[in-house]
Amino acid sequence: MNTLEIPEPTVKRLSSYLLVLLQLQEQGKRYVSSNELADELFIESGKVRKDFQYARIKGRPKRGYEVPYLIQEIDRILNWTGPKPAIIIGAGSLGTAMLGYENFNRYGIKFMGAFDVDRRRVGMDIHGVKISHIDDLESVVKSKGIKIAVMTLPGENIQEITDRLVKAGIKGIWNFAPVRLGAPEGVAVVNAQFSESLAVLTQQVD
Amino acid sequence: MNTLEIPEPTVKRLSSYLLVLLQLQEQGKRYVSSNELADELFIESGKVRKDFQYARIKGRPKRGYEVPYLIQEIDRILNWTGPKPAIIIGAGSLGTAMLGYENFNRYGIKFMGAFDVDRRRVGMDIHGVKISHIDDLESVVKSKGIKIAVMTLPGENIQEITDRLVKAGIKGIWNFAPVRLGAPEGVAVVNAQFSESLAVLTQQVD
DNA sequence: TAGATTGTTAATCGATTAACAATC
DNA sequence: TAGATTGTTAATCGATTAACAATC
Repeated sequence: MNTLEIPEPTVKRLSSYLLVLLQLQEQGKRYVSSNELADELFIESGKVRKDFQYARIKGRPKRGYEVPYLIQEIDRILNWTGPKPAIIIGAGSLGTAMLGYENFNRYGIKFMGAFDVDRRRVGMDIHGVKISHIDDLESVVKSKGIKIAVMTLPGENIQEITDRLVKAGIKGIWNFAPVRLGAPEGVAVVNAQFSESLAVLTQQVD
Repeated sequence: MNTLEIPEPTVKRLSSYLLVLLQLQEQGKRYVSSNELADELFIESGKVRKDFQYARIKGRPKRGYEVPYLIQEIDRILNWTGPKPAIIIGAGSLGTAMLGYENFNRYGIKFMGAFDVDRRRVGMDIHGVKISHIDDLESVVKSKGIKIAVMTLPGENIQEITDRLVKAGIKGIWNFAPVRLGAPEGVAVVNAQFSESLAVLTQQVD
């Protein structure tokens, strides 16, 4: 019971608790109960306590959980203590939107570079980030020690680019391209296809 | 065993199979085996067959599954047979990116309207969709019989707008705002916070 | 036929839920 | 103390996996 192995659904909920906690902190709230958190997320309080058990987060009977401590622990578990440098591959409309999405700084990443195959976009500055050509990928990743890449290309060559990223030292890939990616052991891939998420919705409507 | 109840992970994978199948169809492939599909998605072939069992999709021993039939069945299950009218709430950078994301037509929805709180955006035309003020939400939803809404507002008032959407007749909400939403029985909500997805990645890196 | 592939059953695994003992 | 809330154990549920029988 030393290797902290947190279930994926729990990891996702931890991030959701954090968003609520940041609001509570602004309101100056010191303690929060599992019941209050549960209500915000439309889940049961037992699930909150179970999640905190997995995360080894402790509360106090009758008082609840201390807000600043909770925030600190969740940040630590998610590696959100300070934004880590990241790059984005594909500076189309989605990539552009992501470069302008300020919340990412709070979610542990900060874009230090963006790449595109289209030479017309190269040299442009989007929200303070310079667009480079995809050929310069390796040099930037290596020189800046970047570990996280976000894929916002429409498709095509995705697996080839992934292989290059991995070779250059990338350890985590967040993939929005409409193709599921694979990567070798030791490299984390989170596939975030809009199609999957939308399928769950449309399947239930009508 | 009449009420087709398909597990959510299976629904998500069905959409991923479809993306692969559309490519195979372009290549003129007639049949595909569970093994071939599994390899594309980095999963096991047994899982593919189990998914097809849930979906009541039939194949032929030794031949595999017929590609056009598979596409047709998955489209039917996901309600992707023809694009359904949808609206988008929040015409910021993410909303704009989504309005320009052409794949959605293939994923069962088509944006017929967009709304924003910022009056400076009202009247603008983004990728052929006119931006209306959020106050006109009800009239558009009701007059066009729209059932699906996508939330791309940065936060604030989200739950209030949700209640209005539901009252106006919306049956499915795809929520990108950094707040989990709840809705009454009969209204589907799919929460798609970037924070949750990203948390799974960053937790594993470093 | 032999062999490849589907289809299905049963075993396993892991997350959720229920219930209540422990604590302040 | 009484009562509220945490913390934990055990039961349940549901998805995945393994294995193999059925089929062409």
